[in-house]
Amino acid sequence: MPVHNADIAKIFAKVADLLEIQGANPFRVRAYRNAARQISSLSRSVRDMLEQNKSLTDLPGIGEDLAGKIETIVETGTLPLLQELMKQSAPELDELLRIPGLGPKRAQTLFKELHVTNLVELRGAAEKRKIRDLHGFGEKTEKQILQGLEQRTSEQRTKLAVVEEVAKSLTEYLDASNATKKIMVAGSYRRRKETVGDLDILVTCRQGSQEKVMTRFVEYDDVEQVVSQGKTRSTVILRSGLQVDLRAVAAVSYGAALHYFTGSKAHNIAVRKMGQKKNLKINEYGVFDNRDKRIAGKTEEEVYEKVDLPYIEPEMREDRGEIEAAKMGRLPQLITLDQILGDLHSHTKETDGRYSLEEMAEAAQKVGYKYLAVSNHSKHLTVAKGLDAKRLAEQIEKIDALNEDFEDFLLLKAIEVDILEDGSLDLPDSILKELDLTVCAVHDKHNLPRGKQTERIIRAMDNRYFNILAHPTGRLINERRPCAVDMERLMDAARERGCFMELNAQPDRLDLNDIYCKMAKEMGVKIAISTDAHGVDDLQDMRFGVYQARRGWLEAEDVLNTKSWTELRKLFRRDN
DNA sequence: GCCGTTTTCGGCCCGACTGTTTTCAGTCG
Repeated sequence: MPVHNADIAKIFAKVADLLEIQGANPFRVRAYRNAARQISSLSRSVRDMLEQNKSLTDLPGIGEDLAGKIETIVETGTLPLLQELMKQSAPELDELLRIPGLGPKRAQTLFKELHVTNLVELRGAAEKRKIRDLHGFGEKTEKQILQGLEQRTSEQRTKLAVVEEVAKSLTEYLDASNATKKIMVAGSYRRRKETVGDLDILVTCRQGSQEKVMTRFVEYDDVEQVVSQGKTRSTVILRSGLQVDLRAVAAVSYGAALHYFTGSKAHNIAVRKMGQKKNLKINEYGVFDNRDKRIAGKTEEEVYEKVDLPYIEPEMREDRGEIEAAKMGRLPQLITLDQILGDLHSHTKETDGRYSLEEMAEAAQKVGYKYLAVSNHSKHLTVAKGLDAKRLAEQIEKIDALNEDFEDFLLLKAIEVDILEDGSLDLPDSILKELDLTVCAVHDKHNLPRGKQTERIIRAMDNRYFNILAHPTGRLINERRPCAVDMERLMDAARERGCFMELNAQPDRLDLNDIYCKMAKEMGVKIAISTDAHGVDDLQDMRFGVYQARRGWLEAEDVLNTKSWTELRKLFRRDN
């Protein structure tokens, strides 16, 4: 069983939790946590790096010791230190930290005083009212723990598209009071992460109305529970279970606060450290010199300027090399929605779409596109009434006829063709060659072992009519895990053969993810950002794809559908 | 445990809110 970056990160994160509970040096704990984060956001596999004799200590936050531990994990799949820690305390003790209100200190107390070693025992202790008598605990804390245990089952991060609607209603509600001046949603929402843990809203208020805004906030219709309410910060939980934090700051601090609350935490720490070196203190109120005088804070640009950095787009603020890139003046010009010229994956009601060819074409023109690829399913996908060669030929004819009448717009003749288990495509070359492009997809046997799944797709790429690999991992966020595939091998194979990867923009998919997008860019594989629209409204999902692409550092030149059809056509021909 | 253009030792980001205290520890972001 090969060890992946995620496995290593998981082990380090657990080591950090258990060490922290045991009261270890907090900086040692931080080192493990840092390493876990670094490794999970790496766009290459550590295992491959070791195989190629690349030095792991070049990675930020990885020194001699951790590099050695990583090697151990890659070789044995486990880490003696973790086994030891699990023996010393309890294997599942770290679970306690997931309960709101419980941190390392209290977990330690619960373990020592009540011999609580997991969540089941925690519930038992709370129900028997044993916790309230512990030093530092009380009745309220005990109740909070029970509540936390209840909510735990439904704990999941919320998809960006869902949060977008919540954010819109809530900010409109706050805005309607006229007590606020600026309202901005910060946090991972602003960084456009595919899922959001909680919503961070930042406001500046009119003179003297700060408390009024806080009160209005906690009285919002959708609020189920008020977790805390203060003059500058309040936290509520909505009926959906989503937590929302509201922070109020003065206008002079707005930029600093926006930077601070947009995060990511790791990015902020990196920026603050740069400030420290210049004898500056950076917090949510501004940038302060050594006499504690505020020298910046109104805008984010000011904050960056004080540490000699250019403005860094929120989507990049993950401490994944953006600070280094900024220092060297090498920040990418991230792709924007208005650079998208068309959509390379869509369906009509001929298979499982909801609208006709004509309606989809009209909708695409309304968006301002120059082209729309109609890529209905192929016959193997019977549930979707997939096309056989004959029906596809008819669709081709119909598209040719429609194209006669368009001005400055084209329907592209395409197919979302199934990649069969043996790696062949679901339709014969004789019909595929009549198309402008193919979008090729795995729709069954998601559970093949990694090697076989990878081989299957690479074999499909060997077909000269293979253009774009649709939703490459097949994951559905919060619902279906990604297929086991060796993405680096797929990317290599794609580049060698002149194939491309899709970034499926459906908010449930966003497949490729941000890290794989960055990997594609680094490996020289171009990406199609496609909505996979099954209806006219779905064309609007393009923005989610662009967000994800920006998180993966993609620029216009990395993305197929920023190019004209004349350019694209050459890229899709693999004849020579 | 990591890191280094004042350091190979001695630093390591910072503030708000709650509940349990009796001046503050713990948690959270």
